[in-house]
Amino acid sequence: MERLDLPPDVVIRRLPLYARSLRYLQDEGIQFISSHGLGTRINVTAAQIRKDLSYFGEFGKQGIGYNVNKLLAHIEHILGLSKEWLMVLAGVGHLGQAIVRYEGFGSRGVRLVGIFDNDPAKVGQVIEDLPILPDEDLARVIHELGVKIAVVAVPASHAQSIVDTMVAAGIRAILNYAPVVLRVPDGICVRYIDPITALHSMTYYLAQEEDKRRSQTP
Amino acid sequence: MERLDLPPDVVIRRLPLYARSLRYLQDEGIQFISSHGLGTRINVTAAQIRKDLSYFGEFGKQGIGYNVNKLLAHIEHILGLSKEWLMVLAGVGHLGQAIVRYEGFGSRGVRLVGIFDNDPAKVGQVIEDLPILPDEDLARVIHELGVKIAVVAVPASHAQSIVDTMVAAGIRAILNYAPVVLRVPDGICVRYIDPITALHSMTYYLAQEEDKRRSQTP
DNA sequence: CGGACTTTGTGATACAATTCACAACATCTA
DNA sequence: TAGATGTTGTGAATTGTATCACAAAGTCCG
Repeated sequence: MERLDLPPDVVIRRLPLYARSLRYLQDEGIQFISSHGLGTRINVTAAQIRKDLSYFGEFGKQGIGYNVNKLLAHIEHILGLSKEWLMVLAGVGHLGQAIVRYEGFGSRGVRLVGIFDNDPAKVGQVIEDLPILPDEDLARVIHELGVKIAVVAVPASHAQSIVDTMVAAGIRAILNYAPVVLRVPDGICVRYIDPITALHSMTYYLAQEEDKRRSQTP
Repeated sequence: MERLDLPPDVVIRRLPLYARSLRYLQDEGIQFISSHGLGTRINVTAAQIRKDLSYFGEFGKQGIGYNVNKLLAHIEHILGLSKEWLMVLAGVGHLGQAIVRYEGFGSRGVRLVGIFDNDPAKVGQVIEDLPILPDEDLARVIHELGVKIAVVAVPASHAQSIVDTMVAAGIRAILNYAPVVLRVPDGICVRYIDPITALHSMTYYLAQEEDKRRSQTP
């Protein structure tokens, strides 16, 4: 139990997966799970799970495995999900509306407290109890409520400038749906949600299969 | 110019980012770009771009850089975007509808040709010229049209079973929005779009900042 | 033409992540 | 109690990825 070096980001990114799987186990009424059992559920090796967890402490019991409730509580605490983080959304188009309505948000650890759009026709409309506010109010709301997380669902052309505004107002973490790479100061955390890029990386393998198939049946 | 070993998946995942950035450069009317220039735009080192491209050939010119049009054409060809891949969508809730309406899909390399839902009240409705079909038709459509790509936007509880159906019918690549890890046979390519998991990995860093702040101002 | 710049492509090197393998411990059964 | 079985946590080994650094080649300019 040394824990000299801090956990790498790849490990941090896997923790939410472990947490989610543990919640499903909870729902199923399962009380104990081994690293192997958890691993087969999420396509991760048992050794990797144990190694990942070892960055944060010792949570298992030899011969038994992990207590589902306790391990979940530990991981949620590590991930900062014990508190509730406030979140704003910029861009209330089709995608933005789907995000607002997605019950997954707001459920665990994060709460959407403001939604913004620069289209005057949209401002004032209410979605899921949240009134759409104009972009002019964005910085003020972030600052006054101490919001740290922002979701960006504006068109690519507007993304960078709105992100600049957000960061200046105090945002520290950004979930970006716009198809652009954002430039942010050091220390600001950005994650990209990018279905097109994901699709285009899969077509590579489809094309490979086609090629192989064609060369086999001439 | 050896190219003995095939490109690792990390490289394949970066190619669409390069392609996208090159398209923006095209729009700006820029004809040549160096690895360094491209790198600063997408937060990747110049060496990494050159190394990545070297898996596929030599596309640059010393002293000049890369011809934007030509490099883009090369990358799109590598990614299999010269042809058009057919795609189906399962699950036409809020998220599914946002996906159907998102102009990003259908634009480059992929075309949505069928949308499916198991809710009888939705079946028959038309979204963007596509009628919602019942899940019973899913396998037939995939098989008859030779569809290789599927987007999964159904609830977590239905995801695995619909994926099983899809794979049995001939789907080879899956873009999964459901918050579950899918079990698929070897050779099936799966990518996850998972905003909650992304958010929960960011709250870790926010919590770290809070801790540090608190320990500094006692 | 020649020298100062620029940039690519790539072996070599350094760094990072994953997997292996096993001691230490826990439980169960008889 | 003892032997069989199962599981964790973790150094060590392995595998994978990113960076470095430089020869080779092109451009620019007076």
